[in-house]
Amino acid sequence: MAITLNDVAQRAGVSRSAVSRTFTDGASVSKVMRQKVEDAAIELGYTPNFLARSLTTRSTKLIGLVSDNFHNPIFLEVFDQFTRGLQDRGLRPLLVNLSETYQASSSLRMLQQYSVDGVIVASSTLPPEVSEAFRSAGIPVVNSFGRFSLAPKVDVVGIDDEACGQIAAETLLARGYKRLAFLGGPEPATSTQSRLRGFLAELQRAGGPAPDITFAEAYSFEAGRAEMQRLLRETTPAEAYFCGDDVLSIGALSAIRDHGLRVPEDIGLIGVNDMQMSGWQNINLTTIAQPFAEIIQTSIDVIVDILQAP
Amino acid sequence: MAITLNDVAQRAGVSRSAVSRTFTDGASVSKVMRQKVEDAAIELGYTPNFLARSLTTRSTKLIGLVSDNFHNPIFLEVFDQFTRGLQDRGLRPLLVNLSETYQASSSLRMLQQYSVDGVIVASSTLPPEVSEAFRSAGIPVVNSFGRFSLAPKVDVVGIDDEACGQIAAETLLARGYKRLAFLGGPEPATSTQSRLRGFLAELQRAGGPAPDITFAEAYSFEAGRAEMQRLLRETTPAEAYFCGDDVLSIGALSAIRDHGLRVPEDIGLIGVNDMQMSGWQNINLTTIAQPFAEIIQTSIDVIVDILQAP
DNA sequence: TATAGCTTTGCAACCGGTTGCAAAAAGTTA
DNA sequence: TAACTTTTTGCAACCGGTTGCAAAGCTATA
Repeated sequence: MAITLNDVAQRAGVSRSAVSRTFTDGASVSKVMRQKVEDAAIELGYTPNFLARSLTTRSTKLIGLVSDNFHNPIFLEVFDQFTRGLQDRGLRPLLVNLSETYQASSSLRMLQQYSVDGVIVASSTLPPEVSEAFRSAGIPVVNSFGRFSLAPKVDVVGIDDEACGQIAAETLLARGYKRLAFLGGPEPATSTQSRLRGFLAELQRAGGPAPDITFAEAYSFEAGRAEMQRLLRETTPAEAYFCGDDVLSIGALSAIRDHGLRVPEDIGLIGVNDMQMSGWQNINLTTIAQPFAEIIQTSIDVIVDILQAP
Repeated sequence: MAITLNDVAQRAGVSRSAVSRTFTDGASVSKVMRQKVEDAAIELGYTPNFLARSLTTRSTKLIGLVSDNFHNPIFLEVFDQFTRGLQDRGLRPLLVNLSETYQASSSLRMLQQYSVDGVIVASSTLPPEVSEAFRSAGIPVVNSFGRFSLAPKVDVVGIDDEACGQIAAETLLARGYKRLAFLGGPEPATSTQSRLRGFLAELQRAGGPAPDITFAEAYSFEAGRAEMQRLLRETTPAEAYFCGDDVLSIGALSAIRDHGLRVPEDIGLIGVNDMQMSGWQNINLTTIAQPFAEIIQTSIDVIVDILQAP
C-alpha cells in the first residue's frame, strides 16, 4: 500500500542504505546519489516511516502530555501553547486525559508501549507521585504547574504558591480589608495547600486575625459558586476572600451578586491566574497573574534538555 | 535498556513466537506455555512495544486529532470528550494544532509518517479541503463540526447550520424583535455562511426586512466585543442580533452593557453552542444548544467503523 | 496399539527502517 | 602513473515485534 524504502531503492537503482542515508542527516551521500534518490522519492511520493525508524534510533519524538484539567478554561490556552511549542521543536504531543476514572498506572504503561521520548505532566492538582512514577520507569518527565519543593524528585516548573498566598494576603490587607478568609481549590490539590500556607504565614506576620478556611470541590465555576452560596447562607461572611483561582473566583462573584452584595464594596475577592476571561468587562476580577507562557516554554526547554543529555 | 520479547523468551526457555502469541489475543497457546511466559514477563516487567508491533499489524491505534480552535472555551470540553472517548476504545489522540502559521500539508505528512490509523478534524472553521486532503492520502477521516453538504467527500458529523440560522430567526421574531441583524463569526468559516443562509431564508419567509450583516474577526470574546462596539458607534443598532456563537455573543453583551443599554430590553441577543459559561448568572445568555456529546460520540463511532471495515 | 485429526510449537521470513564494516571509487600527492 | 587518503557505497545484521508453514505433541477412535 504505502511507499517504502525498498520501492524507492528499486526505482532509483541503488541500495536500501543509500535511500536511508539520503533521509538521515549527517550521513554520507554524494551529490549524484542524493539527486537520484530524491527524484525517485518525489516521483513515488515517499516519506520515511517514523515509527520504523524509531526502532533503531530509539527516539520517537513522541511526548506524552498528561493532564487532568479539562474543565478550567485556562487550560485550553495551556494546551494551545504546549502543542505549538512542541510542534516547533519537531515533537508530537500524545494527549492523555487522567480525569476521574483513568488510572495513572495504566497511562504509564500505555506511554511505555508507545515509547514516548518524554512526558509532561501539566496539572496543579495531580499528586507528585504521578510524575515520579514516570521517572521511576526511566521516562524523562517534567511536572508543569506542580508544587514547589526543596528536594523534588522530578523537575517541576511553576510558580511559588506560597509566595502567591502571601501576595494575596498583602494585597487584600493593603486595600483595607480586615477579616480575611481562604476559599481554596480542592483540599488535597498540591497548589491549594501551598497557597494556604503562604496566606496564613503572611497574615500571622501582619498580625491579622486567623482566617476562616474552606475548600471548594474543584477548580470550577460551579464549585466556587456553590461554596460561596453556602458561606453566605450559613456563616457571617468575611470581608474579603482569597479564592483558589479565577474560575472559582468568578463562581463566588456570581453567588455574591445574587445575594445582593457588591464586589469590591461589600466583599473583596482576589483570584489567581489572570485568565483572559477575568478581564472581561462583566467580570473584571482582581487576580494574581501566572506567567503561563514562561512556564510552558521552560517546561519544554527542560524536557528537550533532558532528551539531549547523554 | 527496555525489556524485549527476546529477554522474556530466553527467561522462560521458549521461542520468541510463543511469547508473541501469549500477548496476541486469538493466538494459539497452551495453558502451561501461557503460564510460563506470563511468569517470566511479570518477573522482568515486560510490556510489548506497540510501535514495533504496528510494523507488521499495520495498526498503530494512533488517531490524529486536528483542530485550529484553541481559544474558544467550548473546545476544552470538546477535547475532554474526544480524549476520553478515544481512550475508552483503546485509541490514542495525537494532537495537532493547525492554528495560524501551521500548514495543513505539513501536518498531513507528519501524520503519515506516524502511520496514524485515522484522523479527526475537529473544527467549524477549517475549510473542507483539509479533511479531503487526508482522504486523498488514503487516511480514514471524519470531520467533526463541519459543514453539511449534500455530496460530502468525507464523513461529516455536525449540526445543520442552516436550520440553526432558521431557529435563530424564528426565536427572535417570536420574542417580538422586528429589525434583526446577523453578527457572524469569521466570514470564510464553513459554519458562518450556512447559518447566514438559514437566517436569511427564514426572514424572507416571514416577510421581515433584510437584516444588516457583519462578521467578527474570530469566534472570540474580543472579536465580538470589538464588532459590537463598532456597530454601536457607527450605526443605528438593530433590535436584535444573531451572533455567530456564544463567546462572540458574550463579547457583544459586554459592549452593549458598557454602552449603557440592557439585554434583552434594549437589544436582543442569541448565540449558538449553549456552553456552560452562557448559563453563568452574570452572563445568562439565550442560545441555541449544540449536542456536543452526541457529535463527538458519533464522530468516534464513525472513525471506528471505517477502521473496522475491510 | 496403530492411526487419524486436532492443537501446540519453533523456524524463518518479514514489517520498514538504520548502521558497522569492508570493499570500491574518487581524489591527492609525489 | 603509482601509492596513499578520503569519500562513497552495498552487504548483512539488527531494532522488536508478527505470522505462514510444517513438524511435533496430544487426544480420541477403532
